[in-house]
Amino acid sequence: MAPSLSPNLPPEQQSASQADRFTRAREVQAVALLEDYVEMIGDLIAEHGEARVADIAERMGVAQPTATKAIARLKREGLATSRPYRGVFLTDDGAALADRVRARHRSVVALLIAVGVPETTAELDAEGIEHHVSEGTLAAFEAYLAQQNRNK
Amino acid sequence: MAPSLSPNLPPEQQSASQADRFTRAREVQAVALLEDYVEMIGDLIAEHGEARVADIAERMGVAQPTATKAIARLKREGLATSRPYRGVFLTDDGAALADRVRARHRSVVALLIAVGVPETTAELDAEGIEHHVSEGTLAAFEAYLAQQNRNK
DNA sequence: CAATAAGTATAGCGAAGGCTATAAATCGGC
DNA sequence: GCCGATTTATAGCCTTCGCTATACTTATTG
Ligand SMILES: [Mn+2]
Ligand SMILES: [Mn+2]
Ligand SMILES: [Mn+2]
Ligand SMILES: [Mn+2]
Repeated sequence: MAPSLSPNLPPEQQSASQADRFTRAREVQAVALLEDYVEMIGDLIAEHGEARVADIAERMGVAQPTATKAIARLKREGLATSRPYRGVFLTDDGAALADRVRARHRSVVALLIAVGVPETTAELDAEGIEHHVSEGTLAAFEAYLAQQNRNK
Repeated sequence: MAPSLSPNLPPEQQSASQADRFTRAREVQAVALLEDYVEMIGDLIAEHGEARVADIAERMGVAQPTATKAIARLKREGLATSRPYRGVFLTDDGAALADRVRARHRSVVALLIAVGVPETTAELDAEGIEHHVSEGTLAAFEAYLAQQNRNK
């Protein structure tokens, strides 16, 4: 059952209960790891033409079997393919997700810097923040950045 | 072993490796749940004078045994106390954490609204974002908000 | 004050996401 | 083409955080 939001209000004004907000944060968390892997695998393919398990593990900062298991989940969810002892590839869905995630990542970093966060800190915090930035928030970030560019 | 940052640079300019950033995001995640419970238990005590397991579970949007288990972890980590069939209480450490987390939560919501995110969306996204906002980012948020108040 | 209702704890399960140790496959150099 | 080095897979373990079902304790009410 979907979380019940306040009825009789236009969607923009519906306020979610505190439980709904926590539930949403948990759901986001469940896909955050997939997002990071997919974005990063896309980077590796762009840079090296391929994504090897060892490189994936190193970039994620995890042990190699941990990466192997995550890749198994990516395959299970239709985001990647791989054959034993060969590299990892993104499906069309995986590549599309990677592009969206990468764009959102960049917008989050840019917005943090725009409001005065030091660049290194922005890059550090963005890695976690990005996954919780909804479409609506992302749109607001981009509008803000566009406005700021106009005014400079 | 701590993540190795680039040496020979002043701290503000040290840029973490991608693996370091992912590792940090995972570490944040490990404490996010504790932060949410502690903040929310503080709210319940302030509102009702006590925090019962059933109310905690309801506000978190989880089953009652799930809340009981989380409370066990809070106790293990020295953030809360409780006696069987009695309410849950925060230790001094727990109460201090709750206050910090609550203040950060409010600043995150305020910043999102300040850059144009609709209020309901801001409240929804903040529940996840807040945990990844470091001290440095929080300071920048508060400076930005103070500046904006001055200019209005 | 006994019976019922409500609240809490416990048992037991599963999925995720970590890890180390080790087996198996592939790759490169000779 | 073989052999050692590298890479990948597999096995087995742990912790956290969900869940349901059920037992037990406390509170309420007739
Ligand atoms: Mn990320
Ligand atoms: Mn990212
Ligand atoms: Mn939160
Ligand atoms: Mn919060």
